[in-house]
Amino acid sequence: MARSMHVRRPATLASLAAELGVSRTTVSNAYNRPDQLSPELRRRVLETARRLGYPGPDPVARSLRTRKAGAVGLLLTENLSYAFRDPAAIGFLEGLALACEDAGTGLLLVPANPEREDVAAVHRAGVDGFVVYSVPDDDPHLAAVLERPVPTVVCDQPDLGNVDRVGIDDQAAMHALAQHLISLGHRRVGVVCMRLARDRNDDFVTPERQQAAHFHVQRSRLAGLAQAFASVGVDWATVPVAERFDHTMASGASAAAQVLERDPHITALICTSDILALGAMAELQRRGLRVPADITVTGFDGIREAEQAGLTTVRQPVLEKGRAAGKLLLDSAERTRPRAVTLSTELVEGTTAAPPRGTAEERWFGP
Amino acid sequence: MARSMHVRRPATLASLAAELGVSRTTVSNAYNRPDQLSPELRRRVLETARRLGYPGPDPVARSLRTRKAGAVGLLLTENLSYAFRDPAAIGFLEGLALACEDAGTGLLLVPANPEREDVAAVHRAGVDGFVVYSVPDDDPHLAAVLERPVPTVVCDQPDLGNVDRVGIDDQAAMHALAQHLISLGHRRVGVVCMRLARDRNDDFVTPERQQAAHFHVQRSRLAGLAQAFASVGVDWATVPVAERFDHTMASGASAAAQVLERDPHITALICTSDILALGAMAELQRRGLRVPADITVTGFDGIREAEQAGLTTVRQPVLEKGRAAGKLLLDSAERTRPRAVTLSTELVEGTTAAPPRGTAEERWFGP
DNA sequence: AATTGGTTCTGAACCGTTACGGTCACTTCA
DNA sequence: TGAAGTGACCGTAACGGTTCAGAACCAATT
Repeated sequence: MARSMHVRRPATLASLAAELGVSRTTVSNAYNRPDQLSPELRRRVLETARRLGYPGPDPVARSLRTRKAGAVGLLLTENLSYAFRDPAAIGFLEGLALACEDAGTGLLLVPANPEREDVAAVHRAGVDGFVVYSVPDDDPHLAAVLERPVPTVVCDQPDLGNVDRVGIDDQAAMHALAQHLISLGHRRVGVVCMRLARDRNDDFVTPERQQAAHFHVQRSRLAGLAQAFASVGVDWATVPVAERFDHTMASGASAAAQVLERDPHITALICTSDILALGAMAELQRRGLRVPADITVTGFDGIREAEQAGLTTVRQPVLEKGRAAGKLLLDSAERTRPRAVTLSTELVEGTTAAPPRGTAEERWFGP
Repeated sequence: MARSMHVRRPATLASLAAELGVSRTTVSNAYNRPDQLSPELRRRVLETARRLGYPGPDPVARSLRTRKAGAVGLLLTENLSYAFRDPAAIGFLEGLALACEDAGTGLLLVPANPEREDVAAVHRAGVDGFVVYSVPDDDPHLAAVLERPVPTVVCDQPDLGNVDRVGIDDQAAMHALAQHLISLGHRRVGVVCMRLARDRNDDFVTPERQQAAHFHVQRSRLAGLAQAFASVGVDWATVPVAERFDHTMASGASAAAQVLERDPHITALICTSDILALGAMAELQRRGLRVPADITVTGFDGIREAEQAGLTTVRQPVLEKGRAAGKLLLDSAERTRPRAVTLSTELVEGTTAAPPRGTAEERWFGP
């Protein structure tokens, strides 16, 4: 009588079966294998479900039994919200989302606060696999992911041995950009780069720190630069390289200022991302320096904003990167691991790079 | 002996307990309640776990038992990937992500293909709650979400009765914008709006379709316009309103063209989103029309690109909207449901709205 | 009449964990 | 010396499903 007055525990598959006088199997089949029971009974099951307010099989219980979560996890270096501020990250996300929806899979953004070492979120994530996007190679979250017994694809990471990987050849791409500048005549340059490790160092970077950088992407790009310029006789140790923890235009601006203060005579400012480059350009403009007449500026990524600004940069297929990562993860079939996808990049000759002052005339009268 | 030669089923909490000769409870406590067992035993447990390759408690099993998934689901109208293309949606996502990371909660993007009526993804999502962002009020995915026995917050939706809600007063905001145009002297206007229902109708919209629109946001904005203009004697039924299914600049351009073809004498083109407005402006420019000298254009949302273009529009706090939705969902404590948050908007007087041709002179010599 | 095949439904095992309410040995205190 | 308290650990019962090997039944075939 009064039993339904109280909290009334939510209906379950079992209670539904009891109500109907059938087995749990049958109710389960009503939802998952309609061909396994008579249409008539199925109708009764569904109707009774509606009457009892049974919302259908519990997804978590189902996942436990089937060992499928129907979702992949995404681990980012940054705060979750950062991903929606960086155009390159957004592009990656779009590509990954594309792959996910193709497969009908959910995409779980795992809240991994880089400040705290709290790895619990990685442990709590009910997913069938992970995509790890550009985290430092000593990140505890990455370690936690690799301990999980699920397939993983890393993106913009060094070769981890037996993990699938997606990325570009950052070193070669940056080397090509450097060659371009070198052929324009630049020898005295400054560099602005993103964070190289988990600790904040908004300052110049020693060559040691460059080589020991925990962010594979940044390390490779700097290595590409160093190699190219060293090969034309530039002593890389004397090149000012300013690091910034936060990836913002403001960082690019302040880093540019710092580099110029150290060496006002550089003819080119090489930035390891477009965002930093755009910030640097703003600072240069503020100082009354014309780009590229007075100084050359380059970026990396090929985001839309850079294109609009005519930035000379390296375009990388961020969307394709996300999609490739998703596909790799979801095509888990007959995998000959580890697999690696290296996407190609393209040097974009914008309007922010030109021969250094004075060189133009030389070329006028050249051979 | 040879037992470990074979597939070796992955270690579980139980097998670990057996190996150690302790109860499962104790192993569980080693992970979840370190104070419940001696440090010495805990050390042994963890060490044995490492030795056996036990990755820690299975998240899905844990979720089943604790009735907590540690994630919230996000349901969007569009393909998942679309969310990363629309600046307003990105802002919303950023805000939502912010709220999630504050709470240490994951964010699951649910793949709800609007084309197909496949609601399975909603059923499969292991989440503690849902945020529903701007879907048509008759969307089966929305219905599926509401059937799930988890808290839900809808965003940019009509009042659903007993569901938490976040939004703005679209009608009032658009009414204010209309008043602004009216005060400038505009009486003959055209409208470009986003999709009004789940079916594609890239054409003009009848007043009936406007009123029956399934997208609350669009319906409200059109209602605000209709009300404002009707109050100054404009027969709304004669106003050309062009609808576009896809929310792109290209849509805005083609819709603008369609409206102008219908009535070349309109003095203002009102768009229900900035994206559409930017597309419309591109089309107007292509036709050699100057904005605002020859024609006034307005948008809605207040995205960054609109600001750069000097668009006259209504700015709404998209990030705050996302954050509010997340907070509402996650502060499930002592809730006096249903709760509703209505955020405020701001009329942005850009440089794309001016008095209609000829009116300027009148004002020069005005009273 | 026995065999075969097909459909419909069932029983029991299993997925891996945590919540709950203990037990038990060992202090501590009066 | 007995009562009460404390720390460490355990047993059982869920949590809500899916799955697989049959059972029961009936019609058709041999």
